[in-house]
Amino acid sequence: MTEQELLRRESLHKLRETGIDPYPAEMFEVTAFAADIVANYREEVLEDGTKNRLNYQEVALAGRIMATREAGKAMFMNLQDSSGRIQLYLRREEVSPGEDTVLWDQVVKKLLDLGDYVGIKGFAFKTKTGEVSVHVQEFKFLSKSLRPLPIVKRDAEGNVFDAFTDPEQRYRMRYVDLTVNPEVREIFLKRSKMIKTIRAYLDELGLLEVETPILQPIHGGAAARPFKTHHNALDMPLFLRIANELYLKRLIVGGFDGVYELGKMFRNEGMDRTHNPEFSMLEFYVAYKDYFWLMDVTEQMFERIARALSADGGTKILSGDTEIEFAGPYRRLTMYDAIKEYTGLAVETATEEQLRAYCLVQGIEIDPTMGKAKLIDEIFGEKVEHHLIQPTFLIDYPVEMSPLTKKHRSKPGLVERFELFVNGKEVGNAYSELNDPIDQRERFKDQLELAARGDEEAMVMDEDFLRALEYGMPPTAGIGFGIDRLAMLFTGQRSIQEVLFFPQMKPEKTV
RNA sequence: AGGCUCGUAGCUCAAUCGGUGGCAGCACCGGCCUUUUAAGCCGGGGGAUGAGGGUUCGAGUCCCUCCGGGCCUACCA
Repeated sequence: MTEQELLRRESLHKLRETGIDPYPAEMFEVTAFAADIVANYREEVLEDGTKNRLNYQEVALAGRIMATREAGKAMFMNLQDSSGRIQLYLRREEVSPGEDTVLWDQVVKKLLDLGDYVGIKGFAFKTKTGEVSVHVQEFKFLSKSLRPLPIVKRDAEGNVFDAFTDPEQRYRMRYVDLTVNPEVREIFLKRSKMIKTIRAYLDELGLLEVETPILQPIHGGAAARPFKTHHNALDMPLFLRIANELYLKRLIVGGFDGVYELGKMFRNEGMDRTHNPEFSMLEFYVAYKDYFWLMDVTEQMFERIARALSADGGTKILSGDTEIEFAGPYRRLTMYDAIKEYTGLAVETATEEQLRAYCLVQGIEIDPTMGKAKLIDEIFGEKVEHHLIQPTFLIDYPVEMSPLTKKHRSKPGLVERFELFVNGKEVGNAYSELNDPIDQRERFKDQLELAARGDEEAMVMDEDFLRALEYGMPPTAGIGFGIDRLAMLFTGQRSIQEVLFFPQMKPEKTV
């Protein structure tokens, strides 16, 4: 244990000896929050110059002590609660009236440490420097902190001192990060608000929020390596879901007009700035709609999120150095037109060989198993994707890449699919869902062939899903959004770890 | 998985070419101060430099292995 930890444990014992319970059981009734008092405290100056305090004259606050400034027989502290910080003012003669000054000299000045939770009662006032503060009349320990917090300081100009910045420590001890870094807290508040906005919007559309299995006997609906586990009682393998698409469609078959699920997906793949092994997805499926309808809905949903999260209620969000306009309509660009625009290449009429030659010249990595559709996808990823900064619907993909998507109503060889790109990254993927069971079986067979050729991403046949389609699924539009990536986008973060409370990490040696 | 890079006190950081780890700031301990706010002033303590090995008269610094992090690449709808 470090010197400071030993001292705090000593303080703990002394508190108990003094008859103070450092961890009292009874509730402390909070009647006010720091930020509210700071924002709303009012006083008037009378004609004779004296001040009349108008509100917050009997308040009870609770939180952590984040700074103390002793000034002789008076003392200032900063109290941090869930709303923010406020200055406290204490005087010896009030804490320890009369001869017995133990409470002041020993308890408040010595045994109280930064990070301790306290409850205080008192009244709001303004100091002579004009800072709204609480004059403390009663003081109570609520919980003793036994480790020194890496408290971050800021001066009047906003300069930060002693920042707590080491990402490893911040992620491993997110509780500390959240305590000392208010901007981190702000990111997660925004994330929560974003999800709340999404739910409210989908509920308004009349969709039903549902839950589908996370443990699945067949991992379908996407192309990714799953986490595998084992059920003991049934003695069978189970997979953590990589997607929930096929289950949500089964619910559409079952007669729900619209369903959505917000939940975790699990993919046993590499980790980087935009990938965490478990991540959150929103998927929703609506009967009798098509992908054009989904584009309109997406625009409206994103505009709402932007209004909810932007500082001014507007539709623009600053992500890094780029201002992104979320008010619709967004540009709608076919995949072929997009490639033509950014490369001059006419992929529509090009042969597989010509595409292969182009990739070779451009230094785009390819391998012999790739068909035309895959080559187009590679060219797009390499040459186009990073240009799509403002929200753009990329529409109409080659059929080979989209085994669950309905064939295009008028363009042979394509499917009714779009992906939404913002800030150079894909954030959503949508289809007019394939509901022809015969076609779907053929597509699965094509996937099996791809798998046989060595494509590890190929989807597996799901006979029960086909059976469901054979019973009949209405025409349906469906879309999936990566919630974490949306959170990154709307909070301007570069790393997925900054929008996950507890990103995946290797274990520590010792704690 | 590969490449690069980082790991020094509770936090943020110094340490020349390999030459005794810093009166460093904050935090901590003792003292002073009845309106301070990165409070201030006086005094003080705190480190097996991520772990292990090697080279050297001498290693925080160079080499190797391991652990953990970051960035990039690969993988990944």
